[in-house]
Amino acid sequence: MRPDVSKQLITIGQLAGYAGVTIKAVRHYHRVGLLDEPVRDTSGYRRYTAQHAIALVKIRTLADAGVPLARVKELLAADPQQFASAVADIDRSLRERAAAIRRARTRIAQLNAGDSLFVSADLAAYLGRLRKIGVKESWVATERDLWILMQAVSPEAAAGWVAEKFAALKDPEFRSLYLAYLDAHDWSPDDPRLERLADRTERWMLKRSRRGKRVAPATGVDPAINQLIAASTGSSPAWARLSEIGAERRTRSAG
Amino acid sequence: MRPDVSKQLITIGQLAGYAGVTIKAVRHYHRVGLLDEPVRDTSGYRRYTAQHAIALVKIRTLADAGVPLARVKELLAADPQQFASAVADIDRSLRERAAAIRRARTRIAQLNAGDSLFVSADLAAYLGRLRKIGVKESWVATERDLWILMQAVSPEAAAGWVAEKFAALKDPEFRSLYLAYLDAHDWSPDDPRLERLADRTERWMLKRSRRGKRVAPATGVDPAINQLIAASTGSSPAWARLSEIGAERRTRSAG
DNA sequence: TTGCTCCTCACGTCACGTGAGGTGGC
DNA sequence: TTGCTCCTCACGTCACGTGAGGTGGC
Repeated sequence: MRPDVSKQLITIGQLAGYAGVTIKAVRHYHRVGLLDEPVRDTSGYRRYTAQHAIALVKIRTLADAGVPLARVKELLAADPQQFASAVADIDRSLRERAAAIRRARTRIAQLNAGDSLFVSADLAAYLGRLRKIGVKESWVATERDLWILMQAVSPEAAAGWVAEKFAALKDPEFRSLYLAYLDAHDWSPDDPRLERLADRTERWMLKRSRRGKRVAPATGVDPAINQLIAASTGSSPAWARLSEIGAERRTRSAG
Repeated sequence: MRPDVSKQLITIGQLAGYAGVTIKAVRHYHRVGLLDEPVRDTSGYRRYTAQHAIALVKIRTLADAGVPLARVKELLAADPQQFASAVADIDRSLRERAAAIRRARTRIAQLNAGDSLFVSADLAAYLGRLRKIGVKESWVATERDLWILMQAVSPEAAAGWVAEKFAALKDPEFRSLYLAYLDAHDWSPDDPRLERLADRTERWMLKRSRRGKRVAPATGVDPAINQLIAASTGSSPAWARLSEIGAERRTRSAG
């Protein structure tokens, strides 16, 4: 026979203090049926037993582990096997949360460090390469924006094209052509250099297609992508002219 | 001059997909003024730029690090110094959250393992000692409940008393007396063994007080504590009798 | 008497989610 | 025509917190 210590009671404040929670939280647990309502004293005050303290610590332990209160309620009524398997699940989710925190830490550390946070690792490497070969920062930013939109529209395709263009940059003639195109952006559409640039481009494309490689993303893949490309082309009279010259030559060679 | 790629727009679904959030979340960020409303197309659909994608990724990076959206809004408008110091704060809080997760993991692991979760480490050690010297499980549970209530009522005092009682258990005579008291709980109040137990108790207390040690928690410390002790005493006629005998002797020796 | 603890509503908050009812492009 | 994406309300959810207005023991 145990002496009836359980009839000796503590107040809601003492209970809350013991478990490290607020009084409001304790009352909330009563409302949702998580913690039994204790007896009341003559003033209407709740009076708790050690059993309540134990139950409350249990509730908080589960809640602190991220278990929703509705699930906590189920678990308090579960048999030992169910409970043990739930504990294993909870531990898994805690490990996952720890991993998410590690990821969050590396990401906030990148907030001050360029584009790497906003684009894929492959794209960041590609943009870095552009800077290295002397592309102006404003152009790099434009490429970044273009690729972000492509990635948003068609993630798999964009990833493939980044890889292709990254690889093409190893070819010195492609690098040279690429830089020349950027220069040409602000030329007049009558500039005679445009014809020579078109010639160089044609030669390079011929050589490349003989090696069985694609020159640019296949047209018709995604209308949104084509629009993006057209928008780039249309952003400069000189580029528009280059595009025309290219189309004319293709028509001639096909006809 | 940058070609105006920024006029090429993506839908809310594509934007959300790029940033890994839901469409509802994006609309929520518009409502609370976190993310600029973009232009609308002829159907009234929102059309986003790469800048929106970058802003959204930034928002999510901060939000995923546990920063409240109201604070995210402030940070997007903060100068670089404020921002950098905020990032340091955020990292600190993330480390703290990682520590909280580690604590949660050790605590849920204890859910299946006895009392250690519900009582202080000192008390758990004390209860373990009781089991070792042969105290019945039901009595150990009673002590645990009593100490939980004491701890709730007066944490510092309870911690001190546990330490004292733990130390006293090293004294073989105290251990023997303790076990005898538990036996005596169910004796008749007329049992002649009660007088002999009272004698032994008196001798032990005398010896102990000569060594300048306290015998029990000082009375009058906290009325709630005294109530707890009285409740234990009152839970058994034999214990009540022992308490009476003790009081009589003290009166005699004082008179 | 004063301060402290407790009581019960009712409503607020945070970050979205749910669902109704509807429109527009392929 | 059908399915898909998008639109705007309005209300719901989760785990409490805030605050009003009041009572009871030292």
